Amino acid sequence: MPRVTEEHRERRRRQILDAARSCFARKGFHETSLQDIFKESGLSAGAVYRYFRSKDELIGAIAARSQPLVAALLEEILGEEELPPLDEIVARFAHGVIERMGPSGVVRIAPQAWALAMYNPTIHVAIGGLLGDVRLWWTRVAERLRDEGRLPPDCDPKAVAIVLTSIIPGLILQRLLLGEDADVETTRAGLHALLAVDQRPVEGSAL
Amino acid sequence: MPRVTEEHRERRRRQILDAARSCFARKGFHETSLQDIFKESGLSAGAVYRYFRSKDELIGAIAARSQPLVAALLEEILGEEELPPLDEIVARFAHGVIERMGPSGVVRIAPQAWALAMYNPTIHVAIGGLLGDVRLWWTRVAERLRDEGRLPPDCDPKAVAIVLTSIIPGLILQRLLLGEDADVETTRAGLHALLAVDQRPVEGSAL
Amino acid sequence: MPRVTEEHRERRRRQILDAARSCFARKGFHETSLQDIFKESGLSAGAVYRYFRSKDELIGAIAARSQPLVAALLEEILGEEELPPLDEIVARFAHGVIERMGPSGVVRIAPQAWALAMYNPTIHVAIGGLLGDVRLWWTRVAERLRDEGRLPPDCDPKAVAIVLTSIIPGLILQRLLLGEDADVETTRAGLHALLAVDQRPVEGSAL
Amino acid sequence: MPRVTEEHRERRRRQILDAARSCFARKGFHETSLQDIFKESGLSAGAVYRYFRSKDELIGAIAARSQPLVAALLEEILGEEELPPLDEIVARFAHGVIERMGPSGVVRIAPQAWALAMYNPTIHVAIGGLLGDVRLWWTRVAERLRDEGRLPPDCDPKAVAIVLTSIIPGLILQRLLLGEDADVETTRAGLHALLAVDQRPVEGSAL
DNA sequence: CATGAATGAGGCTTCATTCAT
DNA sequence: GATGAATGAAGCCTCATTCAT
Repeated sequence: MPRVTEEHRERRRRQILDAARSCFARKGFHETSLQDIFKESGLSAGAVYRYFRSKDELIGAIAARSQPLVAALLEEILGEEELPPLDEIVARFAHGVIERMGPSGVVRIAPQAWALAMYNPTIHVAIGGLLGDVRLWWTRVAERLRDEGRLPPDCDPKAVAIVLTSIIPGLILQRLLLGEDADVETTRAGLHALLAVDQRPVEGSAL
Repeated sequence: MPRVTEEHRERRRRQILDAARSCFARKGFHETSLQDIFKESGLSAGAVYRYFRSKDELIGAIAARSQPLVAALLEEILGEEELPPLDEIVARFAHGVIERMGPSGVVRIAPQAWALAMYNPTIHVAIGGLLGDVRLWWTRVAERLRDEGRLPPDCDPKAVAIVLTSIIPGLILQRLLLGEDADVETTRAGLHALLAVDQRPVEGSAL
Repeated sequence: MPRVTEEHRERRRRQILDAARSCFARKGFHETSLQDIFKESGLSAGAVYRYFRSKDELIGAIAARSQPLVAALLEEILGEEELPPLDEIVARFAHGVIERMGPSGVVRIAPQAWALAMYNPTIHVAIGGLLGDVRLWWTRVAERLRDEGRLPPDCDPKAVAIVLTSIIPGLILQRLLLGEDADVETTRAGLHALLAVDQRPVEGSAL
Repeated sequence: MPRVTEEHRERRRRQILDAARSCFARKGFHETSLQDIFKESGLSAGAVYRYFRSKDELIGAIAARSQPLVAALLEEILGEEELPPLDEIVARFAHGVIERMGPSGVVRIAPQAWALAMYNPTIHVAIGGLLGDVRLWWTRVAERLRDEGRLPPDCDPKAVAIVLTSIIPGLILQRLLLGEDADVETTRAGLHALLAVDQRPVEGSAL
């Protein structure tokens, strides 16, 4: 009985989270009422409240759910012995996010979560953690690149990571607001061109 | 009287918009009630409604306001004859956004606006336009870089622009969610290191 | 100067009342805001308030305005020596109300006023007075008809008046809700047929 | 459970409608706030909104409710084989409306509904339908009277119906605005006197 | 476990009215 | 006399949440 119950509970949780994610992707957090989620999930208010104590907790659970997905993705990308070229790494990451996580609506939810994270501690922890993990991962990548001599030996891996971490959110934003011109291949090509840039010496920054 | 009145109206508009921006930066769009804005602006409901017909219109006006600011910034950056190095351009842009627009709270509002733009047509136009302008500007920059031989002659300027356009939003996000480690100088340094990356040939992408 | 001023005041009053009547006929009392009337009249809030101390007073003034119109109409109808046939009297009354007062929108305002009269003392006085006058007039008509032998000598003129008083409001209602089938000629014909009705003796009412 | 629930829902609907009708009769549609209805019904805002989606819908439901009542009344009046005298028919109708429907407040609501019907499509349909039904019924009555030789063979039943349809609304109005002098018996007497009127020939209408 | 009716605080907005200019 | 910006109470309605069944 405990096993059955536990399975049942888990199935219910998923059922609710899927419904919520779908609503959130379609209408946004704030325009989605719990009534919408009740309807979408086919469950009653009481049932949903048995599994999640508030709307915030529901949002938090959805936000939290992408952490393992992203973690798995990151691990997978670096699974190989040798580090692929940087544009390839970014492309794989983008591909994972857009092609694999995208269809479930997570990508559409991302900007909602970023916005909410600024004022909601729970979401802040979830999203900040996710972004922090990604940046840490890029820092490790930068270190390896530096150690392999593919980045200047005196470079700051964290600084490099900050730039690289920017790309995926920026790409998501462009896809959602400007359309799907901003795709994985284009990003790779753009990055590839950039990495070959002729960095001419400058004698003094204007800043 | 007409002139005075017009000035007065304009002052009121600003007064309301400043109050709203301040509230939105502090609490976010959705947690800010109109009552908050009435209080912050020192005006009554009716007075605010004389200038803006709804909360949405107020948000839209604030979103629309950053377009000229950003346009001016972009124009200013490229004022000089010769194109500065790319990391310098990015740094100037980031500096303008963070140091000049930041204090008024616009930067904190940005993610709210990105999120809202996905479901609110008016905001979509405003924010999409802004982001589109920026990308177009980067496209022009990329063309010049290519023409000056600082990017590969066969590169796609738009692809480059997509990557470069990503950086500022990604940076904003990191600042807001992970803290001010992600600053202008670090970004410049990271980008500088990247642009010198040793792009080793790869015999086949995994994608 | 006093003369000029008085004329001016009177012109303003009319200007406001006409605008108000027009709005009320178009949208109803409650859906018409004072702002609507300011716009329609081309005057400012302050100007209107100089002439009428409240929306209610404005409505009251409009209601009061029809009293002399109706009084004149009634007097005119009975101007002749001999009383016309009853269906003719009703037809003239209906004609006066619908054709002469109708175009200004008064007829469309009537049901609004009836409704308001039930809860607003000022309007109650105005509309009740009007309806009472009409009924009193019909009572006089019934008395004359009885005295001329065209109604049974033992009939109650007031009872007759109550029935006759009903016809015009009922006609207005039908015109407004069911359309203009209910016109003056049809009413006259219907009444004419009824007045010739074969009143067969009944031995006991079911009431 | 289903049966119980359905009954429960129906009871709630009635509870709300009764409360609303009572408020509306007391204060009129516009002076009655939803808060008044919540208080009168003993329910909360949310509860009322579960059953009626807006104040308009509530008003519409009340308006719609009188249609079957009136229909039943009309059917009942003509239940017998032979047509009673016309004044008797009118008296029965008036009696039904005033004595049976009156106490619930419907009669006091009628003028409100007439006024609203002019600008509110839903109410227009409800009230227009009601009035149209009544007029149609009177048309049938007039046809029978004509066929029985109690109205001129060449008369227009619809014209007769228009006059007869006027009486009840006109009576309601007089009761509400001038007091209860205008009662069923007086109306019957007045009509009785009228139907015996000496319709003297006229050589030309003044219209 | 599940249901769904009920709660009620609080949000956005309107509009009659006032008053400094 | 006239203007029209400003006021602020009050209205309608939504929705996260609770709880009796």
